[in-house]
Amino acid sequence: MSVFALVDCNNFYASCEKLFRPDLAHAPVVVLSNNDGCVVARSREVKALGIKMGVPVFQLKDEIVKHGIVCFSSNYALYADMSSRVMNILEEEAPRLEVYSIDEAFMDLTGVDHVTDLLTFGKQVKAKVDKWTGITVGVGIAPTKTLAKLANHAAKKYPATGSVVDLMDPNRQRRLLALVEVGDVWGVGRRISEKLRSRGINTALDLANANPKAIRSEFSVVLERTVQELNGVSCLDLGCVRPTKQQIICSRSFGHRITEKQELREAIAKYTTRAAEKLRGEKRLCRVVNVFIRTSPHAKDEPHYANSLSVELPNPTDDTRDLLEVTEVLFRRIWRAGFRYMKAGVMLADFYEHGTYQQDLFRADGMKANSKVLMSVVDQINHSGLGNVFFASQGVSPQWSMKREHLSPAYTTRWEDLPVVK
DNA sequence: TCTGGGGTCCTAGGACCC
DNA sequence: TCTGGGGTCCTAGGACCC
Repeated sequence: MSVFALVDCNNFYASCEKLFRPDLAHAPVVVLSNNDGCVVARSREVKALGIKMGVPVFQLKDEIVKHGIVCFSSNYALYADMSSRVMNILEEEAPRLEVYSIDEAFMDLTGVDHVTDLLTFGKQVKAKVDKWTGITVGVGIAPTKTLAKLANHAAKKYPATGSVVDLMDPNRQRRLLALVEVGDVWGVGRRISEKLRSRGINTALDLANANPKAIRSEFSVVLERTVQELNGVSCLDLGCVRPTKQQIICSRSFGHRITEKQELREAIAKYTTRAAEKLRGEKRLCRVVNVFIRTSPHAKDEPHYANSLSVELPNPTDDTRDLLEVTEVLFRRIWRAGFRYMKAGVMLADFYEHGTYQQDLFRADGMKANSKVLMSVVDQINHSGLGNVFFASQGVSPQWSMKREHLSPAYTTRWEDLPVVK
């Protein structure tokens, strides 16, 4: 029988910020989304205050003052670095690991129970991550990924578990399932849980007891798999090797509304450049390029406009210059004056490996001269931390860039920001 | 005034083919 | 009255995840 463990970092972003601010060890801390828009992470103290995930920060003004909540802008360089430290430890502990998101991973523990008791093993992993990184994790162990998620959920919810739950025993599984609302099951979102409830399926146990075939015809093959997994039948295997991306999206909401064509144009150029970097990081070429722009869907009293346009290139490319030419044309075609734009983005899709695509018959080789060399030099300089090389169309000091008023230092990734112990 | 960003998978339906 | 059958490919959109 397979054995999966789900290891998940507690309040990850908030915990990362606290690590370097011992003075805030017991303070309520939130981390905000881009543009300091809404709450994306909450420390234990903030959760206890009943503040919900995703709340716009302007609605919390009073509570921030009242409870002395400390706000941080998101510092992805810090979180990504801490994440890789945690994942490296987990990788040493298990033969196979799937890094599922920045703060959680599935481990394959099949066979481990011949050597150690699973609960003991889970506690060892937790202790090691805690000692080496200062990040606390919860561990859920079960015969399927969906049950491992649920075990992890229980590990967090019930302090008596010591944050590690072994859910291999079927009787224990049933007892827990009866206590969990159906909407808390992995793969059951708001829409589906509403529909399930209208059919009298309220708990995870109700869902586990449903007829899989009926679920498939009324809902989907995805939910049918969930039913199987809740019954201990593993349908979802570990995705150890990161699948190559199918698409790359770069989009941001702006620090303030944009009305000038030139400003929006610069933003598009900037996103194009970032998307092209990601594409080269994947070692892929892309053939389809899409640009979109939109006004705020929340604004009640002003005209709305949203549009997007795609194009298929004659030859796949990863050259920033090619992509900039294309997104510029697409942008000009969807731009309309007289709106207050909130967001824009660039999407790349239809990827190819180098040398495996059909060349356009009428353009012997679309490649620009020295493309490969120039792009790799640009990427190297920009990754070195020494400075930035960029394309003129991005503008020199953009007004539209993100609002990040509460950004913490790059403690772990920039020499000048290294914390000093006095 | 102020509401994130980046992904995946699946399905239905239309276009098109013989 | 009555208007084929079976397939492929593509796209848009819905639902989910963190």
